[in-house]
Amino acid sequence: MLRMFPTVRVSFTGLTPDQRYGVLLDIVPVDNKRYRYAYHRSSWLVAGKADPPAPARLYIHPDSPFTGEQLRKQVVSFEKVKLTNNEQDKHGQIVLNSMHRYQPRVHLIKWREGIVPTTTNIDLDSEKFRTYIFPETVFTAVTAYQNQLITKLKIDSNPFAKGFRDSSRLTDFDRDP
Amino acid sequence: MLRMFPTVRVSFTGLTPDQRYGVLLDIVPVDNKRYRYAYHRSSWLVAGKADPPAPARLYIHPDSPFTGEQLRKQVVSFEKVKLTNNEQDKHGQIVLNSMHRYQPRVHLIKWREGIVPTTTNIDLDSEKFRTYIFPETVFTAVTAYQNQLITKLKIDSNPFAKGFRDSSRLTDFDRDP
DNA sequence: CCCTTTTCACCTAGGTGGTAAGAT
DNA sequence: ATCTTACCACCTAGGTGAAAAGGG
Repeated sequence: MLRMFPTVRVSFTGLTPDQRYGVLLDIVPVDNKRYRYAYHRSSWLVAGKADPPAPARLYIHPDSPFTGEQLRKQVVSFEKVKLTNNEQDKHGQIVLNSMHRYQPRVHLIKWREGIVPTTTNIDLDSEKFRTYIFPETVFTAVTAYQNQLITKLKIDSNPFAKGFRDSSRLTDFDRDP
Repeated sequence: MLRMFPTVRVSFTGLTPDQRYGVLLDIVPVDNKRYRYAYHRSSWLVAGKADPPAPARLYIHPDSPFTGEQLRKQVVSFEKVKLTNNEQDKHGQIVLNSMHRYQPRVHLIKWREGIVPTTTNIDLDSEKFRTYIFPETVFTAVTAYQNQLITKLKIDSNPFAKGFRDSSRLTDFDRDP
């Protein structure tokens, strides 16, 4: 039950100001492989065929619906989306397999009044959708960091990890009285 | 910018299971008077004419819309509604005058798809509404408690005031080493 | 004099990576 | 051997009344 960090953030231009839109996020497998990390060469290696994926869940940005006007002015930030490796998850979190590679996707839909979009009532192929994919957001899911640069990035950038930053990590011996 | 405590909590019966409803709260003046507290007799006294009230703001329960089915099963709790005495408030909080008496009201509406209810677009006299008033919830707004029983009720009941409960209020002298 | 605002220690609630223990 | 889970200290974020300071 972890948040996704860094956070997916998107902005939009060219929308109809008074149209209402939903902004959704899902995460799909990049390939059919499982990976392992080779420490001695600091790189990911293919380690076999993928485990069967859980059905992709749609995360509806909680501030949806947005008007086109709102989306022109503000960045939509998915900081609260939560990930889990628990296939039985009952909290609507996005279910991923550890040691597999994933692509986040952002979907923009025309808001259908009276229908709260869910994984089962949305037709992703409908023309009501636009799907945006940024290949630079591909990531490998893990239960423990394999790469110290990732750990450093998170500690340096995530406010909740402030306690692990260098200047806070003095030992008692290092501290002034 | 304070929460309302104790919290207004309501439950419903007899609704249409698949109809969607909004549950709203507002707070209206009980009378046209201002009050002061007489410590020596432990009671409120009329202290003149009321100050002009700010327009009553509607607080839409953030889990709205609910289905009739949901409202049959769960209690709706207004724990997050916030009160202020700042007439210029820009955060949509409910604006009250200190030392005045108020009646909370709960409104049930048929959810009109595509219209997020606000103070200005809702006609409180429309037949789409039902308004529920519980006279036992009348209260007097203050900036500082006038009555030690109120202070005790809040400290004993509000989880955030746990630090002021008797067993936690030992002095250093009373503590074990 | 009476009421309001500000600041504070002390809570709830929950997001961090480290570490040790557990699982396969 | 490799990956996962449970627990921990340490944070962010924000809700409490007490007490002191502010204001008309």
